[in-house]
Amino acid sequence: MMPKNSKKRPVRSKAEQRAESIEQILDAAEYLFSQHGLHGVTLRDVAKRVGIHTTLVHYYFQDKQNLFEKVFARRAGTTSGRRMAALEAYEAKAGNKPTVEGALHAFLDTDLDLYYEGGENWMNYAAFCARVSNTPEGAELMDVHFDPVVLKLVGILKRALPDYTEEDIFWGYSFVSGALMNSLARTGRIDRLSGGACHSDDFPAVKKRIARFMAAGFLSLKD
Amino acid sequence: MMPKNSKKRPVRSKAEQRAESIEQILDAAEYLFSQHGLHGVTLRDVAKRVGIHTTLVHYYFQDKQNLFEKVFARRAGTTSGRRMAALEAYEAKAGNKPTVEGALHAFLDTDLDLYYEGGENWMNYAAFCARVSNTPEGAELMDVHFDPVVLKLVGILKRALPDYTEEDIFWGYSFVSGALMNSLARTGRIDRLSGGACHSDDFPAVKKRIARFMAAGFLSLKD
DNA sequence: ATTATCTATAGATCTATAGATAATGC
DNA sequence: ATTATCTATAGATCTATAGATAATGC
Repeated sequence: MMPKNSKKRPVRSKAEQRAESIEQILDAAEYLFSQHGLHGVTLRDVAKRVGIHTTLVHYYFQDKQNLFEKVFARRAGTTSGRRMAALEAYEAKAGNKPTVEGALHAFLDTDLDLYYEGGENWMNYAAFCARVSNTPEGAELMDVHFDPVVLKLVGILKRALPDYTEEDIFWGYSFVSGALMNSLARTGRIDRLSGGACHSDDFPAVKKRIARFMAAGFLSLKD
Repeated sequence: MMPKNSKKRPVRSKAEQRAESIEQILDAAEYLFSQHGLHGVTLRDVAKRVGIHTTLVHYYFQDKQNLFEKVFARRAGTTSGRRMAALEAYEAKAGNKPTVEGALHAFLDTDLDLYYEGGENWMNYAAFCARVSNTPEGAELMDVHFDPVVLKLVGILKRALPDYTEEDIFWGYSFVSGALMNSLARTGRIDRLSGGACHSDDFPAVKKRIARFMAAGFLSLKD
């Protein structure tokens, strides 16, 4: 008779262990970076949150900057891809009569749904992106990961507003992006300011308003 | 005959020296914090930028957190006061028929003018506030310094939109604030995205569009 | 045999303070 | 006599690496 547990499949394969550790580190870093920024987080903080030793973070991610970029990159493809698909679907549906509001619904609502339905980790990623977006280095990461989908949106907006200048289109997008990022950041300021009438993490409330609001804004820029 | 320079008025009085050092430190810290955030700046960086010794920063500001808050506070009264005055002037002028766009022009244009006409230091302060605004601790500093003027704006918006809910008003303000902060941050993203059609530091271009854009957004939220 | 994880530690900062020096002020 | 500024330094981190140990894999 075989001794207990011998020759048994190990609980986790090495590949599984590796994948699990990496995900846990990324989750912890994502949350901490979203709260304190790149420089406000030490690798010890990250390791402590996971319950592992600091050197393991180095083992998997070499250095902090690289960890930061990996946090950004991990979910960027999903949000970018989803929005791209939504914009393409909208384009196909709208034919040669796209509207600003239609394009913004595809772009914004898709994103808000992803974060809200994705649970805590996705909400953290949203806050991470928001925090990063108005920093000089962060803005460059935005370029790398989000330019294609933003330019896709801009392309549709141009066709919806054929007599608009480039400047009007891009400043309008800048306002949209600022409003979105401010919502994703969930700082709690609106909760306090409104005396409890609004809640930072109420993304459905944002979704209900933002596309319509911004579309009306775009239309107002006509001459 | 008196020896050279004796009994002469010193070049700078102690009070002047003190005031000058404090201003220089605040200017340097303001710029550095705007670029790298609270944790991305060391007191040595600040001292080095001014050309003084690190300990002098401690001498005048005790610790980094206090320096950070002093940077925030130094110009907060001016921007808050100016906008408050502009809102009150608008209220007086508009009587019992205030409009959303009128209130937003008073609130936003006044602020943009202050930064743009104030030169480099004021532009740095704008970027500092923007960077700080979507962090949890930063949002609390916003509460302290800007709640009164924001609530003044909100009061006028409510009278301009008497049938709107609190939620619509505050979410609308949240979008306005996000768009403004994104503009103040001047990350350069819009420059690159637009292929040079727009420039981050072109506040006149923002001023030309933002109040009208946001006012139309507010009006679109009706039911 | 390879990979995941931990121990130990070097070297570089960083914050903050104590105490010395050099100016201004009455 | 007071205040502005600098010198020197303690103590606390932080990043990063070398090397040991403990698992899994063929």
